[in-house]
Formats: sequence, structure tokens, C-alpha cells
Amino acid sequence: MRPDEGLDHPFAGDLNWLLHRVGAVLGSAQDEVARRHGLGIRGYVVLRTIAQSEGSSQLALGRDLGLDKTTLTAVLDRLEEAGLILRRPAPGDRRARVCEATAEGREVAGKAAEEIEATEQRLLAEMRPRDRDELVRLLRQLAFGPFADTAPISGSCI
Amino acid sequence: MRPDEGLDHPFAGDLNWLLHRVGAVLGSAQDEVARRHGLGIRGYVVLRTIAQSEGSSQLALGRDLGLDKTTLTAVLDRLEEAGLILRRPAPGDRRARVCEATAEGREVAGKAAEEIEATEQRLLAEMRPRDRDELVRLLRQLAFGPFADTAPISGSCI
DNA sequence: TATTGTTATACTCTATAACTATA
DNA sequence: TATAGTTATAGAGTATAACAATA
Repeated sequence: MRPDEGLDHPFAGDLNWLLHRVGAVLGSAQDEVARRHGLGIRGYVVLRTIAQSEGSSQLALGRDLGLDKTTLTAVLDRLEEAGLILRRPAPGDRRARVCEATAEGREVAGKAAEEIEATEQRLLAEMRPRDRDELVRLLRQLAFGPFADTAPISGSCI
Repeated sequence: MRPDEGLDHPFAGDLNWLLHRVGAVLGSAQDEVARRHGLGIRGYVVLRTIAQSEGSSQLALGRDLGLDKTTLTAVLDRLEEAGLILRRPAPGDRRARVCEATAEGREVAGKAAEEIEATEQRLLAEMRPRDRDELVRLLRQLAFGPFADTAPISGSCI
């Protein structure tokens, strides 16, 4: 890419547009992979989080991922129906339920993760690894800094 | 923010999740501003592009912004109904129509743009300007590099 | 009285395809 | 036969509020 590529585009300097445009291309490619594993990208994110965490409640899960509880209920319903997760009453608070991945759920999450990472590598093949890491570092700085305490946003594509 | 903030989060290293999370927080704040001007964030993006360009056809507009034609038709219908744009037959190709902003459309686009930029500055107050510029540069490298020729994606939040 | 989670409703958005008009 | 744009329809996703159970 030429260093000035895209500079004539009306939103070439607009952070929000760039985030959504790059996220849309990467996200739709990864969503396609997730669908081949019987999940959407959102189902994948939720399942993988559950598989990697130790029995967190639904509200805690929603806070971590920026999803509100009604959206999360629908996603968990599908994952549970597919036998990928279980919901158990939380020990110590009978209002809450904690989610656990089943053995099959962990297997699906792991296989999907491998393919989804490969998809990212393929799409980012032209970018220097150092730039990719820097991009992640800068985004993390926002996501876990000033943006960390934002209320859940459902229409967030994930 | 501590340098290791968020590193225990299951998706702290996932580029796609970070893009969507940061985009959701920034995007929903800017969408709220756009709504106060009678637009959504997508209507704002389309209107501003039209206001800054010289009579481009609808398909060209869609290609620039990554929107497909059916989505764009609906957005343009609302902008035209609100008196912010006009659609004229394209000179030289009577199938096509070119879009132009009205005086009111340019005024609304300009005022909304000011407030939307201020919103970004407020949310990014903690980030060094150099880092913000680097973030935009890296995203642009993808958006106008390997991602440039991706087909329109409607479910892209913008 | 507040919190966890579910359900119901209406609303918006999207995808697909069919369609008109023109090239 | 291909392209620019519109319309129709069905499906998915979302937001809001109300609700049950528990704290």
C-alpha cells in the first residue's frame, strides 16, 4: 500500500468509521468461520469466554463482554440447547446461575479458535507483526482504560 | 491505565473483539450526537460524504462506504425526505442518479461533524495525540490496503 | 427495596430476490 | 445480457418493560 493510500477518502481520518470498517471486514470473515462450527461470532465469543473462565455468573459474563443480559440470555439458550454449555445454580446465591462449558463445548471452542486465528493471520498477511501488536496495544489501551466502565451495548455486532 | 490492564480478559489480545468493543463505545456515543441532529450515525456518514464529494452515483457511494445498494436506498430516502439531499439523473447515464447535499444538508452535516469530533476528543482525552494518530494510521493501512476491495457489508453498524 | 435472570412485545435492520429502466 | 436503482417480503436482531425468584 502506498503511504498516502485512501487519503482522498472522506472518512480516511475518522477513527469511528475506520474501526467499524476494519471490524466489519475482519468480523464477517470470522463470523463465516464461526458459522461453520455451528456458532455465530457472538456465540463464539461467549462460548470461548465460558470455556476459559471458571464458572462466572451471567451478569459477570455480560459485563466482561459488553453484552446486556437480555441479549446474553438468547445466546446462552442456543449454546445450552446445542449441548455446548451448562447453566448451574450459583453456589451462595440462588438467584444467579453460573455457566460452564461441556467437553464438547470446549472442543468446539478450541477448534473454532484455531481457524478464526488463522483467518486473522491470512487477512493481516500484509501487515508487519509489529504493527499488528501495536494496533492491539492501542485498542486495549482504550477498551480497558476510559472505555472500561461503559454500560453494555447490545447493537455492537458482537 | 496500568500497562497490564485487561490482560486477564479472555479477549484482551483478540483484534476483532477489540475493534468491535472500541467501535461500539465510540460509535454509540457518536450515534447519540447524530440523532440529536435528526440523523443516525449511518445517515451522518452518508450525508457528510455527499456534502464533501462532487455528485457521485449511489453505487459509487456504496463502494466508498462499504454499504450495499439496498441499505443505501433506505438511508438516502430518509435524507431526501428530510430535505438534506437531492437525487438528480446522472448526466451521461440515465440509469444512474447522483446525490447532492442541499444547503441545509451541508449545514446539518457541518454542525454534526463538529459535535461528533468533540465527542471523540472527550472520549480519547486520556490517550496521547500521537497514539491516536498512530491508531488511525494502522487502521487506514488495513482499510485501504488488503481490505479495500471487500464487497459491501451491510451488517457493519455503519 | 435491590438484584439475577427470563419472557413478551414492538420495532428496526438485514438479506434475498424480483422488478423497472437503461446500457 | 449487464448494470443502476427500487421495492417487497420474510427473517433476525434489538430495546423496553414487565415479571418471578431470591437477596
